[in-house]
Amino acid sequence: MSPEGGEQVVREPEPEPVPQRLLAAATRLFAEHGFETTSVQQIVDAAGVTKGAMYHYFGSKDDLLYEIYARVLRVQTARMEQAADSTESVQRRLRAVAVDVVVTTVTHLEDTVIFFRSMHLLHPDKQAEVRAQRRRYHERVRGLIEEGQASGVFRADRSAELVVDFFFGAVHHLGFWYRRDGPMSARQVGEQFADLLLDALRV
Amino acid sequence: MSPEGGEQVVREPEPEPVPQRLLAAATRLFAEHGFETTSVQQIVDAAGVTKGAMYHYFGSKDDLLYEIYARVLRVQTARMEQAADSTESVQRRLRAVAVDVVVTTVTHLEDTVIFFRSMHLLHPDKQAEVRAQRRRYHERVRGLIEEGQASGVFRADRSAELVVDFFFGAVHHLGFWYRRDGPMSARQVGEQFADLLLDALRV
Amino acid sequence: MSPEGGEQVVREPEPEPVPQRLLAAATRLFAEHGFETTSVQQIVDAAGVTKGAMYHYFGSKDDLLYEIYARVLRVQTARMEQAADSTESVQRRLRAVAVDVVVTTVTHLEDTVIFFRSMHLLHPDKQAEVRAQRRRYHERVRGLIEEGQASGVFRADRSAELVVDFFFGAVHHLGFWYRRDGPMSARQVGEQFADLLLDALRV
Amino acid sequence: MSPEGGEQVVREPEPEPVPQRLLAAATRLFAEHGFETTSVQQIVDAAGVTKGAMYHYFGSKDDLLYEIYARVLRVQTARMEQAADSTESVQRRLRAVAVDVVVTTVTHLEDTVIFFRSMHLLHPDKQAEVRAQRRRYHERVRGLIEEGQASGVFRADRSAELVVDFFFGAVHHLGFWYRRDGPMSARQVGEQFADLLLDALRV
DNA sequence: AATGAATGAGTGTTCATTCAT
DNA sequence: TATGAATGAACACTCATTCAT
Repeated sequence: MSPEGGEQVVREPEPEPVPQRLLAAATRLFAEHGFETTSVQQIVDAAGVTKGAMYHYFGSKDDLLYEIYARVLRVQTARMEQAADSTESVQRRLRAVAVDVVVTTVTHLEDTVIFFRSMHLLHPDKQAEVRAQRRRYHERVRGLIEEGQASGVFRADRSAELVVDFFFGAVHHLGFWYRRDGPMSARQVGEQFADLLLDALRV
Repeated sequence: MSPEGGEQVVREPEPEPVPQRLLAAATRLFAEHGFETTSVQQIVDAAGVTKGAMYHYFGSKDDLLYEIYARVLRVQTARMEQAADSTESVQRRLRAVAVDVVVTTVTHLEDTVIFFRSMHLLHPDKQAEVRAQRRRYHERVRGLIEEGQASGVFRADRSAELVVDFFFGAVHHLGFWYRRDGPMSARQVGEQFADLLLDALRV
Repeated sequence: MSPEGGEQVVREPEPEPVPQRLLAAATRLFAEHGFETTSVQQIVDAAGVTKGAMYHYFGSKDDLLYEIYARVLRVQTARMEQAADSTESVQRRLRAVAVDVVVTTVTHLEDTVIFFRSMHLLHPDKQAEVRAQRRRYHERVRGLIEEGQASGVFRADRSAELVVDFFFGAVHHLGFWYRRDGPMSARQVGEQFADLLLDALRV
Repeated sequence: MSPEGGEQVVREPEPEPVPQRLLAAATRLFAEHGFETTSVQQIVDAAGVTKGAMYHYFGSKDDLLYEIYARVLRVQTARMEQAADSTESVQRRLRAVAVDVVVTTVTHLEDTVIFFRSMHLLHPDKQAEVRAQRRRYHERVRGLIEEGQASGVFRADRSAELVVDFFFGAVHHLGFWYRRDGPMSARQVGEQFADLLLDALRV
C-alpha cells in the first residue's frame, strides 16, 4: 500500500476530510431515501468511516441534517446581501436577488429538499435557529420591495409580505418538480421566476 | 344490550365509524409529530381502538398516509373541474380555480403539510398514483391558461407550464407559513394569490 | 342465483361439505408453506368459507393438523392389520405389509410430510395419542418379525425392534426425496423397500 | 477491573464467545420447543445477551437455524470423505461410513432433529445450499456402492440410489426414536445399521 | 482519532381466537 | 350455521447511541 522504495513518491490525492465525506454521504442518502429511513450505519458505510468517527465529529444524526441546511443558508444569505446592498436600482437589485436564490436553490437542490421534508424532525431549538435565520432573509427581501413601493417604482397595493411568501413558496417548492437534466437551466428558471415576481409589482 | 322496556331510551350519539376515527387521529398526530415519529400505537390509542382493528381496515401505516392525501386530492380535483368547466370567461374561471385551491388547501392544511413532508416514504407505486393524479390536476389548469393565451386574453410570452409550477409551488408551501389564527382569512389569501397569478398573465 | 320457477332444475354438483373442504385446503397449504407459516385466514380463504365456519367445525388450528394425520393413521392401521392377519406365510405377510405402508405413505405423502414436520407443535396430549397409535402399529409389525424369527424363517440374530425402527425410518423419510412425477411408482419403491427389509432377515 | 496487586489472581474462566453461546442456546431451545415456537427473546435470554448483540452476529433467526445445521453438515462431510477415501476394501469403507454417520448424527441429534423439522422455513436460497451439500454427500456414498457393485463385491441388482435413500432415510429418522439414555450406544446402533445396509448388498 | 461490540427501548405487523349478530 | 369486526398478546427486527479499548 505505502510507497516501497523510490525517492519520488506519487501521492494519492489527499482524500476529503472525514467531516466533509460524512456530510456529502448524508446529503446524498437523505435526498435519496429520506432522513428517517437512512440509518447512521448507511451514512458511515457510504463515507467509508465508522460510527465512532461520526460521533467524534457530530453530536447526533440530527446534527448532520442541521449542518447540511445551515451551510446552504449561509451561502444564500451572503449572496443575497451582496446583491441587495449593491448600488443598482431597486428593480435590478430585486431581480438579481430573485434570480440568484433560484440558482443557488437549484445548485443545492438536494439540501433544500431534505430540509423542507425533515425540518420538523430537528430539535426545536435548532428549528428555531434556522427559522430565525430564514426570517431575516425574508425580511431583507421584503425591505427591498417596500423600498421600491415607497419610491413609487413598485405598485404599493400589493402586500410586500404576501408577495415574499408567495415567491419563496414557489422557490422552495422547486425540488418537487425541477430536474437538472430537464429542458431549462437554473438561470433560465431564475429569470422567468424573476419576471413573474416583477409582474406582480409593476405599477 | 338493546333497550329492554318500551320507554323512550336516550341514545348515545352514534360514534364515528372506526376508519374515520383512525384517519382523524392519524392526521392530527402526523401533523403534530411527523409521520415517522408517530407510532401506530399512538394512533390507535388516540382513536380509542386496538392495533388489530386498525390493520383490519388499513393494510399498513402507509395506507393511512395515502388515504389522508388521496381524499383531499379527490375533493380538490372535483371542485377545480367544476370551476374550470363553467361557462364563465377564462379569466374568471382561472381566478375561481386559483382562489378555490388556496381555500381548500388551507381547509385541509394539515393533510397537505403531512403529504409534502412524507410522500417520499410512501411505497413507490402509491407515490406514482398520487403524482399522476396531481399531474392531471396541473394539466387541466395549464389548459385553462393556454386557452386564454390562444384567445388573446392572457399574454402568450409566458410559459404556461412554468406559471403553473410557480403558482402551485406557492400554494403547496402555504403550510410553512399560513396560520389560521393569523390576520388573513383563507379567502383573502386566495384572492391575493389569484391577483398575483393574473398579474403574470395580463397582456 | 337459485332457480326461480321451472320444474326441471339443473343442479350444480353438490359441493364438498365444509369440513372436508377445510381439511383439503389445510393439507395443501401446510404441505406447501408449513403449518406455522399458514394462517387460518389463508385456509378459510382457500376453502371458500369464513373463520367463524372453521371454528364451528374445528376447535383450533391444531385440530386440523391432528385430524389430517389421524385419518392417515387409521387407514394405514386397518390395511396393515388386514395384511398381517391373513393366512399367508409370515414372509408373504411381512412383505405385503411393507409394500403397503410405502404405497399408502406415498398416497398420503403430503399428510405424512406435514405430520413429521409439525407433530411437535401439537398439544402434548394429542401428541401422546398419536404416538401411542404409531407404537401399536410398530409393535404389530415387530410381532410379525418375531414370529418369523421364532419359526426359523427369519434370522434371529437381528433385533426385531431395531429392524422395525430402521425400516419405518426409511419409510417416514420418503417425503424428503420421493417425487410422484419421478421414475418410480409407489409400488415399485414399495417392492424394493420390501426386498431390502427381507434381505436383512434372510437366514 | 484488571488485577491491581502482584499477588496471584484467580481468573474467571474465559466465557464462551457470544456467537457460540447463542448457537448453543438456540440449539437447545429449538430442539425442545421447535423453531417457530422459540422466540428470539428466549434465545438471547438463555444466552445471557441482548437482541442487539444477536443481530450483530446473525442476520436473522433463520441464520441461526442455518448455521446450526451447516456446522453439522461440514463435520459429517469431512469425516465421511476421510473414511470413503481410505485405502481399505470398499466393504470396510462403506461400513465405516455407515457407522460414522450414525454416530455423528446421534452426537448432534438435536441439530438433526431441528433441521429436518424446520428446513422448510429457511429462505429458499439457503435451503438450496443445504440440499446441494447433502446431495454431494449422498452421491459420494452412492459412488462407493457402485464401486463395489462394479468390482463384484456388492450385488449389482440393487439400485444404488434407492439403497442410499433407504439407508439415509433411516439415519435421518433416528431423532424420532433414539434416546441417549436408552439401552444402545450410538456405536451399537451404527454397527447394526451398517449390518443392515451390507445385508442388502451381499452377493 | 477511531473502533465496533453491545445496549435497550422501540417499531410495524401478524394472528389465533372470540363474540355479538 | 355462519359472519367478520375486534381483540390483545406476541413477534422479529431496527437503530441511535455509548463506551471500553
